Parts: sequence; structure tokens; C-alpha cells
Amino acid sequence: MANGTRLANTAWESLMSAHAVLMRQFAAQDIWRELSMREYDVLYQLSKCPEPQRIGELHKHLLLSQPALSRMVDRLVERGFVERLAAPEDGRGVRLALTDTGRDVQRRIGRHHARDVARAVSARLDADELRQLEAICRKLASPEE
Amino acid sequence: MANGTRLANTAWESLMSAHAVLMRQFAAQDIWRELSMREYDVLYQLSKCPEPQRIGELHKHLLLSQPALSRMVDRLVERGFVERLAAPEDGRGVRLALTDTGRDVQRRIGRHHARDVARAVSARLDADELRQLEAICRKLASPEE
DNA sequence: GCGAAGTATATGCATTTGCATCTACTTGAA
DNA sequence: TTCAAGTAGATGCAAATGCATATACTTCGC
Repeated sequence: MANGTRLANTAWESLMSAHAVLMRQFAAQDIWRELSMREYDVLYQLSKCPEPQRIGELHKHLLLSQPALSRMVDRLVERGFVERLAAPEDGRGVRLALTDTGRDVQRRIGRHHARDVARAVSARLDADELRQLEAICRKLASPEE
Repeated sequence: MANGTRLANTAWESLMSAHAVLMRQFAAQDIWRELSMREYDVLYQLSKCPEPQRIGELHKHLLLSQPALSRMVDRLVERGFVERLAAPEDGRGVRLALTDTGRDVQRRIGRHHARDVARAVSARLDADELRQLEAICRKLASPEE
């Protein structure tokens, strides 16, 4: 294996590993009664957009198949957290918006989760490292040049 | 939200996002015919240990519930990639080992996957950034001090 | 405009997952 | 020893997931 390949793979593996360790730690917290982590993820993504968001757009940010997301939205709608709206320019499309209840739940759980994230991450990295990590991950997530 | 909290959360979110973007990209590759990514992950973890590994140990490195892992092992055993061995000092325990076939499959797919990882990651980060990322993620994955 | 090809989302169905619980074994204290 | 409490892993069952495909719309070349 070429050295560049090894370096890239080692870095990726350590990222995967950090992801797994922390996800496991967050999942163990007792804040996921009302919403599973995946459901929270959907509500969180929606909470970030001022405008109702297209399902396809939402899908890009989640590790779920499109049909699984479609059905997850079914459930969230049924539970009154999300509503489906028609897309103005595309008759096939659907836009999703948080309901007031949905926004409340997201905020409440988000507050606890953010605290857990800050605790876990800040216990291991200092501010400089956090800034470096963010910059590097931002590049990693950017479209390939 | 305190600044430290925000910084930590922003960094974590960018890591999540990088993880999602790249996982999606890797999943789209046409190399997962014989093994799903999750199955590959199990075989890969096993391939790293010279000794047969305990299920509980394996479980720590995977984002799967214990029962889901137990059944995944069932399937991998049935397909001839893994074998279950008794644990020498614990009658409840099970140790897992790759079969020769399992090792072959893991290596074959691993070769392709490593190439994809190197391509994707190296297109976005230079060697210095890779080393920083690895160091930081290693700290992140370390047990809390 | 019109039909073929393309895209956004939904649905049918088999498989996989997680939660609760069970079994079998180990440990530790009296 | 013996037995209560603890741990490793397996199993029953309902719910969530992915794959293939259907449906409803849009777009593009003619």
C-alpha cells in the first residue's frame, strides 16, 4: 500500500472510530425517550432551515435510504412534529416544516444533547484542536474539487 | 449557549457531517455485492486482531446493538466467513475468528475500499491535515481523562 | 406541443434492527 | 460450599430498514 494511501486510510479510520465512540456515549445518555437519535437528527436538520425543506435536500444530510426517510417522516407527521407541505415549483415535491410542537421537542432535547456533546468533546480537546478539527472536517465534507 | 459549548458542538457537527458525506460516497461505490458495509466492518475488525476476538470486545467498536451483532455473526457463520469458538476461561463467552474464506473476502473488498477512501480523502486534505486529523480523532476516541 | 427520458417521493416486501427478556455461566460474600 | 447478584451472549417479537419498483410530475429534443 502506497504511503499516501496508508496515511489517508489511517486518518479516516481514526475519524470513524472517534465517531463510533462518541455516538455510543451519546446514545447511552438518558435523553432519548421521546425521540430516537435518528429522529432527533431529522428534526435538528429541519430546525436549521428557516424555510420548509425539500425531502431530497434533507436526505443528503442523513445516512438513511430515501424510502426509510419517507417513512420516518410519516411517523413524525403522525406524531405531530412535522408537516408536509406542497412544493411551490414542483408538483412532485414535498417540503417539510417543523410544527410548533416539533420545534419545542427539538429544542428541549437539543439543549440536553448539546450539553453532553460539549462535555464529551471538551474533556478531550482544547479550543485550538476544536478549531482545527472543524476546519479539517469542513474541507472533508466539501464537494470534491 | 456558552462559547466553549458552541465551539465544541460546531466541531462535532462538522465531524458528523464529514462522516455522513464520505460514508454516503463510499456506500455508492459498486464494491458491496458480497458484503454490506456493516458486514465488512465486522470482518475488518476481526482481521485486525491476531487472536480470536470476544463478541463483547468486537461490539465496542461497532455501532450495532448486542443482539443485532449476535445475529449478524449467525449470518456470517452460516455464510462461512466467521467461526465461533469457545472462550477458554469463560464458559459463557464466545470468541470469533475469520475463516480463510472470510479473510479472503475481507482482503479483496478491503483493497477496493481502501482505494476509494484514499481517493476521496486525499482529494480534500493534504498530508499535514491528514496527520492532524488523525491525532485529533485519536484523542477524541480515547477514554475520557 | 408531444412523447421519451428523467426526477421526487411513496409503497410492497423481505431482511435487519432494537428492546425486553432468557439462559448459562461466573463472582463474591457469608 | 452455597447462594444472590452480576455478566456474556442468544432469542422472541414488533418496528425500522433497504431494495426494487410504482406513481406522479417535469424536462428536453424534436
